[in-house]
Amino acid sequence: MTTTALVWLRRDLRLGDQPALHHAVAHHDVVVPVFVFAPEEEKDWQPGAASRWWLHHSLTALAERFAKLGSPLIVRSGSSLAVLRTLVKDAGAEAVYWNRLYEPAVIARDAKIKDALRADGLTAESFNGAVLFEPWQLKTGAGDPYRVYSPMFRAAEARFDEIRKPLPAPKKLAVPSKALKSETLDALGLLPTIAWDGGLHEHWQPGEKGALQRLEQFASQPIAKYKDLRDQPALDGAVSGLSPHLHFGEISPQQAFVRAQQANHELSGAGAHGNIHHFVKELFWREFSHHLLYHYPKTPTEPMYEKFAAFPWRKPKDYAADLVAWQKGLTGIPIVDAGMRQLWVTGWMHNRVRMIVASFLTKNLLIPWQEGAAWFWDTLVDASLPQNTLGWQWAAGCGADAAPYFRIFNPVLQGEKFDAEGSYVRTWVPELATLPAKFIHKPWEAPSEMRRAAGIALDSVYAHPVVDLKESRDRALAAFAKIKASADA
DNA sequence: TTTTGAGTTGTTCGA
DNA sequence: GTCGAACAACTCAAA
Repeated sequence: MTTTALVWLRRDLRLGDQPALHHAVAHHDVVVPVFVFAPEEEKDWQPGAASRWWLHHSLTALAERFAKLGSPLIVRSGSSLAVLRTLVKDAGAEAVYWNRLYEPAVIARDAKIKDALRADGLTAESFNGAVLFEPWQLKTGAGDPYRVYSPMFRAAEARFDEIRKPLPAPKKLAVPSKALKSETLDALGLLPTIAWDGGLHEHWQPGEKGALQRLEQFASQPIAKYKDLRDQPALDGAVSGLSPHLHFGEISPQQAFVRAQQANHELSGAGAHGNIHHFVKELFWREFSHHLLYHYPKTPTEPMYEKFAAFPWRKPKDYAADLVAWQKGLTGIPIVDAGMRQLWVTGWMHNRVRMIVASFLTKNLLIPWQEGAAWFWDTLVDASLPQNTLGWQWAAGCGADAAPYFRIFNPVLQGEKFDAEGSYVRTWVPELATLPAKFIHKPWEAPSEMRRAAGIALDSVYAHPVVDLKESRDRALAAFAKIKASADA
């Protein structure tokens, strides 16, 4: 008696270390991979334009892999439950398997679907395909979720031996006896209608192959200098670049973790182990964000610390123009503009620069962090609800383990410290390309002769940034003093 | 229960 | 130019 299972793919677009797929292949004769396009089921957090671009290409790559294995990827749009039920019937399946996700709306949907499928008399099971530890696995001594990173990491570190060893990819799949209809990927309408995606193509290779190549490239050498070089945005290869691949599950964190451990054995030299350890710690920031979102599901829109509800942000009509300047990379602060333009062109921004632009938006411009989160959500290829939420709340000072209020980045000093020669700025803000390094991060201080020689007009934003850094810093400190006062009252 | 030590990523000021 | 202290107070986690 032949048994058939559906594997419902979501953001686990890989064949290697794929727990749901692995389980299906182990227990059933025929395995049908399914992708259901139902963005409205993600409620307020439907994928943004950059994310949709990535999804299209990742699915294209995955479909090719499944076609070669023998069981083609079935793509459908519509309600997830309705599509799954139809396919169960058409394929004669008795089981549906998938890997878990952790966004609040998706958790609620998946729980309903699991109940409904089981009520239909089917086997329905979910697996851990996205995190090293489940959110409920790491708890404080009192049984609460961790709200501070360091003790969370220490607790995890004591349990590294529990981390799953990557599962092998299936070598072939039985050809289903009945051909099931699949929509074309083009029909999903994920690609932009106007061609703004050239920069994305140039910088990324979505799909499992691209993900594994990135991991291998990074872990073969650069990882040994990760801690030392990771903060310099001009150094392309110093960071892993794995974030979008991890987001779409083109590799698992387990694969990255194990590869880092292997590098720890293979690589030696000055501080290699400490550098590699730092990369592992970064993987656990990703974990931490997933755990926090699971336990604090309102944080994508609301500050984790409630007193921040009273924070005196500027009003939309007052900040609208500044927000647009920030989005377009026209603030007149070179490192900020470089970052925002890198984001626009490549769908990605170096982490150090993300902190700088976030500090600038929330503190110097006093614009609500939710505005920044929304822009990142639409433009990042690695837009991830847990990580975007943690990052912005951290930068704004209202989230877990947040920066103290007085830690307001000075974008000039940050630029001089982490982009000393200004090569990052020169790459992304070409109108400053010929300005000497001494003034590259503060063109408004350059002598007018020098500015003219560099071709910076007197009415340029680089002669007149949208805010004065010192005044806006004082304004932010005063704003923080206000919520302190109101909390005391 | 109370106490204690610690807490990603910084800046400014003044000696 | 360099260096240490101040910037606050609170929350968290564990002993």
